[in-house]
Amino acid sequence: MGGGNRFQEPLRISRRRQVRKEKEEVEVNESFKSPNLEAERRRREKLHGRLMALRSHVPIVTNMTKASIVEDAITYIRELQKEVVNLTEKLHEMEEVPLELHEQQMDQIIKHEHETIDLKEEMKNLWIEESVQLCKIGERKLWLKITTEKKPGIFTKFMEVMRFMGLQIIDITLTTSFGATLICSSVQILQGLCDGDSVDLEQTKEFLLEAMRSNP
Amino acid sequence: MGGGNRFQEPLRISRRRQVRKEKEEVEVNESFKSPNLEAERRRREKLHGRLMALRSHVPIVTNMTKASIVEDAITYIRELQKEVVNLTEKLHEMEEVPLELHEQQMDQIIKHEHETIDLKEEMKNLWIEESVQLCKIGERKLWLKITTEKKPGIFTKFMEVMRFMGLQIIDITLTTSFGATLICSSVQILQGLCDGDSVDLEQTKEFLLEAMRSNP
DNA sequence: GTGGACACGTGAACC
DNA sequence: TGGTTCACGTGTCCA
Repeated sequence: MGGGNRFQEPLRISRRRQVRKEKEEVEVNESFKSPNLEAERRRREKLHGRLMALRSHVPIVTNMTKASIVEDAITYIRELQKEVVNLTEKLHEMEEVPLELHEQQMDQIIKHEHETIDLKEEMKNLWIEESVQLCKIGERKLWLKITTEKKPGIFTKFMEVMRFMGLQIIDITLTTSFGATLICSSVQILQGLCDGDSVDLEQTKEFLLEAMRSNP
Repeated sequence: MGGGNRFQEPLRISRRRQVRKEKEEVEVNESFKSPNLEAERRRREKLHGRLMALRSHVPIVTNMTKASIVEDAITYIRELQKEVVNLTEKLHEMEEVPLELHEQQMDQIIKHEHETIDLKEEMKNLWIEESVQLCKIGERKLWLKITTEKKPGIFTKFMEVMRFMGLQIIDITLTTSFGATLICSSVQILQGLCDGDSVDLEQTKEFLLEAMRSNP
């Protein structure tokens, strides 16, 4: 009993399968059958099937052994988990950090901060308050942001002020939405506006505020 | 023989483990030992360990059965694969599709296309050719894009043309890089520029081209 | 011929 | 209690 195929002649079916057979002989020889013989057989086949299915889901399989299949599955799961974590991090960085990153970069770049900026805090009442913010982001470079009411000709007025102050636009973004206007821009200082102190920045800010407030 | 522990007295160690033991008795009784008995035992323990390790890597385990462990691992792997695909798609959408998406949206929005736009093809010589493109994206709305040499005052000139043509800026983006300037903007038609035909669009385009080409 | 891997049938433990 | 799962020792294949 036990020990599987002790009473069968050596038969070699292709690639070692179904070593069973001659069950009747065994029964005849010993006239004994375990009650859970078939159930056990089903159980084995089930586990075998599951293992094959697992193998089919793992891209790289070093060995066909059962242990190897499970091992490779483990390493594959760990790789997948790592990848998911990496991708999630990347996605989070891309979709929510722009503002924070901007802040951080700004914090590193800005040498003389003209006005404290908290973009996150400010987002709450971004479209409500009329404001002009200037930051010196280089020897002869400024970054500015303006939020104001949406009025026709307000952008032209902005350009006039820029021209008058001798500020050349490096890049600019203007967005109008819900009756409000947002302008972000980096500008190059063409003529001696910045002579070391920040008084001229204050002046520029006042000019811009005045221009934004005045009706066309 | 075979069939495992046929000759041991029933012993119940906690939670079904180490049913073995009394090996010496077996040896004495039968005076026979399979040469690969211990090796087989190690193999079993190894597989068992791997399965436990696999189980520890799968968050939800419905059953402690071997088959269940493998099954849950399979479903978990499929979930992870799905998640990786989803995240990768999302990431790709975010980081490279903006242009394509823009194109698609434009294709849907644009009713009368004034000039064929192939942003991808154009990216190759984006900063080389001087060009003005206009698209009618609404009853009284235009979308325009200008690439030109970087010259001081060119943006002011652009604004002058906009004002002259009676076009109000809805949103605008200006970028200067490597001696070139890119302007993208949506504008609202204030006065009767567009009277049904697109001749006035052509005229606007010519105005803009002329303004971009002329030296300040 | 040696060791690794497998399927087998079985007794026992757990529900 | 049956039904199910498990570990066991063995025979056999294959590298």
